[in-house]
Amino acid sequence: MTKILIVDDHKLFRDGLIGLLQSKNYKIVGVAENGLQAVKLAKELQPDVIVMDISMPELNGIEATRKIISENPDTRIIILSQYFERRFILESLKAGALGYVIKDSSIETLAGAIESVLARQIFLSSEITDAVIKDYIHMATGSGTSAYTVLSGREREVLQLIAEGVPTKEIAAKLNVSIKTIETHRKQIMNKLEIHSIAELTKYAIREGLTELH
Amino acid sequence: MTKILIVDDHKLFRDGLIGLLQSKNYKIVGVAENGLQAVKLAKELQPDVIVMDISMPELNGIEATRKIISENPDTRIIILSQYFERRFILESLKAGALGYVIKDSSIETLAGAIESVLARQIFLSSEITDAVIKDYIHMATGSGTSAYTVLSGREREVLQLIAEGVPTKEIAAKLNVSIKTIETHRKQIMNKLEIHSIAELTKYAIREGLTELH
DNA sequence: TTAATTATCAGGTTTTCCCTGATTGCCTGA
DNA sequence: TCAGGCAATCAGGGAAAACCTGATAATTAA
Repeated sequence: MTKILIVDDHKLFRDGLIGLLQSKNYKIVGVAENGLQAVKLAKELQPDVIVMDISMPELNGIEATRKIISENPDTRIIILSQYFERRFILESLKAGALGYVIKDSSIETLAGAIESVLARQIFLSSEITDAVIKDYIHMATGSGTSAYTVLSGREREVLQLIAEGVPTKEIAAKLNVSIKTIETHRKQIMNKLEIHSIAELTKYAIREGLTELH
Repeated sequence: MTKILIVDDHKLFRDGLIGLLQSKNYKIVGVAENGLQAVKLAKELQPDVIVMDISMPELNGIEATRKIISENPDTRIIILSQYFERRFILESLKAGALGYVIKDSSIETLAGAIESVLARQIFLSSEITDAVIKDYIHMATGSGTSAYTVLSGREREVLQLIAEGVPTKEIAAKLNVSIKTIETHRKQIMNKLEIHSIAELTKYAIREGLTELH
């Protein structure tokens, strides 16, 4: 029977998951509530598969994955994530995770992920596959997708001002160019990021560290 | 058998919870993945207890609670929260929720909460009780200028959608009112908060927990 | 040395914003 | 009970901004 270690910082989620996985005939050999515990238990229990949340106190899922894989290269790790965060997907895979499943999935999807990784196959939630493919195409220089690789310097500058709530005409004045130029930059930024609202653009900028959440 | 409605935007969490609650002999009569659905299903299914996540797209758990209680005063609502989000506790109770349980609880705690609210007793996770007391004292001295004191319910609802990047006309369509109404709300929100850009409004909404940084 | 990208801009259309109102209904304090 | 305030809804119309379709140097990458 496949031995599984569950890592998540919310007990209610952990316990729910235990029930779901047991109903699929998996054996839960242990649970951890943060990355440090996960590293320790992975060594002690030698599970076949680790199902790990990404955001946790102490040590997050990605760093924990990195450590566990370096110590136990044979362990298969599936990252569970709340978000469709492209950046995290790449980082998870680079850290050595074989699966990346969003929390809004069915237990069947998760079971499918477990079977895949047991066969040493990478498994990604279908919802995020196209985002990954797009990134893959864009990855000519192989350094991932952040504001610093897809956007030009000028575009980042403009994005930051947009995300700070500066109106277009003031951005133009500040940068000594015409409003039309800023409009074009904004459009170009939106096209590149596939984001089409100021609100989402602002959130992106915060995540990328281009602006602060005051 | 006690009829329960589950509201959470993550399928894996919903399904895990269903298993746990069924094992405690509760009957799950429905599930919703956002606040709007919850309001609709609460009316249709008339559950005894609603177990509701706090942060969701479309309509968050607190606003949903407010609506549901105003339409079905007999429904008992338990708010599930990821963290010790203090400012949400009071708002949840004011909105009419009887229970407030953090996600890092055991199923026994949740079952205890359900039994409490069925008896019309307020239930709070023990972990947060002291935080509540502190807030209570703080509130008594009267200071707080949060989204929940200056903005009306409708305004918060509109603000959340704005901060999620939904364009004005779509907000109008979603809420079944005219564009002009949403424009007036937006203006009113901006006046009250003295914020005059979508970007800053988005940051405000994130800080106040009306939307997430996805 | 081509081809692609960057940074800049214009004209014209469409859409949204914004200002000034206005109505209805509810609640509250005098 | 009744005036006044607030909440929620909406309209007209001008100003402003966004959006679409181009375009052109200048730089950079292939």
